[in-house]
Amino acid sequence: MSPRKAAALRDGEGDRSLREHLIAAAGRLMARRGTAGLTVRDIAREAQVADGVLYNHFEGKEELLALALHAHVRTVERELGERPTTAGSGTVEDNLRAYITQGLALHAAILPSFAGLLGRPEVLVRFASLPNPVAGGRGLRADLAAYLRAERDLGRLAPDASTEAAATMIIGACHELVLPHLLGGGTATALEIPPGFVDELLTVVLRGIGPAGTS
Amino acid sequence: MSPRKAAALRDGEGDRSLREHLIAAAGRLMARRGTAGLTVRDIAREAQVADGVLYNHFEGKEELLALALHAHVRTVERELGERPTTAGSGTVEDNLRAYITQGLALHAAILPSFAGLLGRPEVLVRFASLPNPVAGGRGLRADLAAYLRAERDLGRLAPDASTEAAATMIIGACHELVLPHLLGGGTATALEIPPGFVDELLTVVLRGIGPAGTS
DNA sequence: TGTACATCAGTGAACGCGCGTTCACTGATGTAC
DNA sequence: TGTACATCAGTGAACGCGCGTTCACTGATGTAC
Repeated sequence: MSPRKAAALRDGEGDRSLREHLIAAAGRLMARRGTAGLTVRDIAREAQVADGVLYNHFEGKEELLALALHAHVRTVERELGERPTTAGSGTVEDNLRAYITQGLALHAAILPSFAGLLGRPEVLVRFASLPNPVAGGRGLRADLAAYLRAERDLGRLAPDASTEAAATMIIGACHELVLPHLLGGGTATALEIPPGFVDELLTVVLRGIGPAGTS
Repeated sequence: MSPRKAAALRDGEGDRSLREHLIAAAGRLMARRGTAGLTVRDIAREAQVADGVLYNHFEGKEELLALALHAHVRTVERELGERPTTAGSGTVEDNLRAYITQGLALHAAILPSFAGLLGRPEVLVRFASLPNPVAGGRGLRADLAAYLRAERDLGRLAPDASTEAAATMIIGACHELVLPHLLGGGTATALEIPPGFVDELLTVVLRGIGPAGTS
């Protein structure tokens, strides 16, 4: 009842299923060079496995890509570590700075993977049907909005602060800073944020939603 | 010295060169269904012209796509009409509202065209080498930043207002609002911004960079 | 004015390549006796 | 314990399609005489 085993799984690698092995391999490729021009043969070579074997475990390339994208995002998030989930601790400014740092790093790591897939709605629909892999299923923007709402309820932000709008602008700014990096010819240059720029963002936001009379 | 003429240009259509005719046809397709899965045959059919003729006028598909994308963006911008270029007129709030409205419309019209091209750095590099077709070559973000700086110098914004950061956040919010529309399965649903959301954005920004004691 | 020829952009069938996918075959493992 | 057979995931060559691109041919126009 346990027939031939893939060569790649025989030596070491433990007893991960070939299905997971393929997802991990595809995810690794996404992390390394994005999804542009990613072929099933590339994935099979990365996984050190025969070309056709993916069709024993997935409907086709689309399903594998959607699952690999999901796994990649989850991996990136795990590597980024903790976000300040508890409102009220530390200063709002520092907490927001952490959100921005995370947002920049997350998008910088993820966008190249989305880039090659934006032209394939089928994959995106599949991906969207999976639970959101960021912030426990809520997504970074929603997570930030919830955090801001909690801080407002604690009195550390203005009582009429537009938390949704602020969250959109902060995450949007992260996109805006990462996007040119993507448009300017791929993974060539490293992401460089002008020094002090994050502080400027924070100043605008905190004046915009902070308690009355804040700097 | 004037040999055979393309059938499509013979009846009507005036004397536009076939080169421009092809760019226009490709741009029309981009506007209609984005760049995902756009083939040279699609373009030839849209232009009512033989498959191979594009190679008499362009290096190849990449050059044509870059030029068509450029033309498409220029067309969209022309259709959107004027932006408030003169600081000091009207109210800052109304002017910013106009920028946001324009930003949303521009990105909604343009993003589907970029989507299918993000995985083709060669086209993006070519496009980037052309003059920026928005706001007289400055791009919308830079244009907004210049506008904010001018208003600040006129005393209608706080003297220490972080205009660059504010511009990034406003344009970023536009991206953030348009992006889900793209990720959620293409051109299916119309872009819908929650009512009052733009006003919330404006409130946060104006408190953040407005003159002391505003609103 | 009329006829023969040269030019060259336009035409579209054909080429070749790369891709996603299929399927006849392999061979390690479990079962029967 | 040892041998023959059945099972079925893995293998990778081969298939077929769609794409970007090429190129021998067409035919409208300009030129020569």
